[in-house]
Amino acid sequence: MFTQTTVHQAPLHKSFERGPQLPASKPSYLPKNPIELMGAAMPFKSGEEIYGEKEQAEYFYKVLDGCVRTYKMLNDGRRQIGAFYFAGDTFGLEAGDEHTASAEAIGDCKVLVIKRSPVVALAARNSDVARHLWTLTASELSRAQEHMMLLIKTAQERVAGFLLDMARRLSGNDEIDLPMSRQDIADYLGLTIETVSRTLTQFEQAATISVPTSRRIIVRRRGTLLRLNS
Amino acid sequence: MFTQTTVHQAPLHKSFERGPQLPASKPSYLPKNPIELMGAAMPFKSGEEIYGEKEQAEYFYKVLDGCVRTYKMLNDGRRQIGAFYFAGDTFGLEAGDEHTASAEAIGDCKVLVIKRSPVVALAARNSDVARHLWTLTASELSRAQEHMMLLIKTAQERVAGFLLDMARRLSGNDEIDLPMSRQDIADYLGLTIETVSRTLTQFEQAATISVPTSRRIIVRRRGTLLRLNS
DNA sequence: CGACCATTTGATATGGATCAAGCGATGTGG
DNA sequence: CCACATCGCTTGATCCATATCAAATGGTCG
Repeated sequence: MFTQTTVHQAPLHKSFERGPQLPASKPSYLPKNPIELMGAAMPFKSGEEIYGEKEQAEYFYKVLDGCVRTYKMLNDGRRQIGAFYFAGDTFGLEAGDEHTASAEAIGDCKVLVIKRSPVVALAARNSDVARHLWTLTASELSRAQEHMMLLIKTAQERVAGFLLDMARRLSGNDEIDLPMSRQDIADYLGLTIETVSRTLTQFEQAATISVPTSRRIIVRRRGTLLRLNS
Repeated sequence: MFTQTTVHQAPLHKSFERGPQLPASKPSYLPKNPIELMGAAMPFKSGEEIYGEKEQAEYFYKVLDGCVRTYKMLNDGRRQIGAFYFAGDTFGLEAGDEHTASAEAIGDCKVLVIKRSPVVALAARNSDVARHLWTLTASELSRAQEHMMLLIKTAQERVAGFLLDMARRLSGNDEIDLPMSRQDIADYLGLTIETVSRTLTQFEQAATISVPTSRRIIVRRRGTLLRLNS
């Protein structure tokens, strides 16, 4: 009946109510700009909800360590992952007062949590801050538009594009350690896990990639992936 | 071979180089805020390109009258329409210096063309203007996220969602006069024209809508569409 | 009237979904 | 330390929604 994606039940749990607290250990990413100094690092456990769609948007977020997914769900449980965020990536900056998507930790991670109100107040005085908010939001928009292009492609093209994106963002070279599950990948690409798995197998059989373990992928023929990426 | 969308050739023509000029006739929409006073109304003919992807983004745009589509194309000609803009809608406000999509007139239309540099300069001094830029961009982001949700639905759900959106934005009641072709609708929904046409026929046979002419659609059972819209 | 283009309708093909089973890694309790 | 449950992933068989290919229809304009 449904074209793609899978049915999920409601988020597991949620312990955001305890609020930001200083982290025990030093994060791998060090904040530098004035906005980030206004935040507190906060650890999230694997699968933990960071915020929910339609919730009051009280904070901005920046990944310090680990990986975060944002997603929207349809009534019947189909899930679309909007983006994966890695160390250094900012997320949750809708200008409205409600979050337009939910966010969850993928694996244990550390997130810089920044109260919005003082930042928005600062932006009213400091045009660099205002410009920064705008720029970040605009690049999210650009990313979303690019993601829409993924969703009209064939399965091979989607997976190829995904691998190239992950290689670029996670390693810079051709060895990818994926932090997310096949289900996450499938819901990001608008495919089923079976199709993702089969497509990876095809690529491996064509010697385009190696898959030593399911979470580890090595790109052997970048050109082939680039060609598929249109 | 391709999952959806159709192959198109390059944009027809382009006469933006002549630059903004005052319109002969009065537009139906009257600008009021300081930003809009910085612009000039400009007519575009049906199908005319307003700007192209990757072009230097020198202007912001606001539809005064008629309808505009923005789109991105893949190398092989598959086209994804990112949005339709109607009178009162602003478009083309990427924060970067290049347009991330192309824009074309759907039918003859009038567009307010606003030079970016003075607006950006004004935003540096006037926080309301800065906030406005941010807010508009964020609502575009939200719209793009919602559009992604459309692209993972079934054909019936996509068409139902599209009709509800058009009814709301174009008429407010249940009588829709579509400004765009079936091909535009198909490329917006990530379907083929045949599937769009067949789905409309199904809805008509189920007495959910009437289609007196191909460009005119009357919603008879909004509830049915709402239910499909998930 | 006739050419043209957009749309609809019909027949068929197919990519990816679905349903189902197998497999390998990880962890748990006896 | 091993039997066994569990979980994530892969593989196989089949189905189906939508694409594709093709033709008919209908509206528009010279």
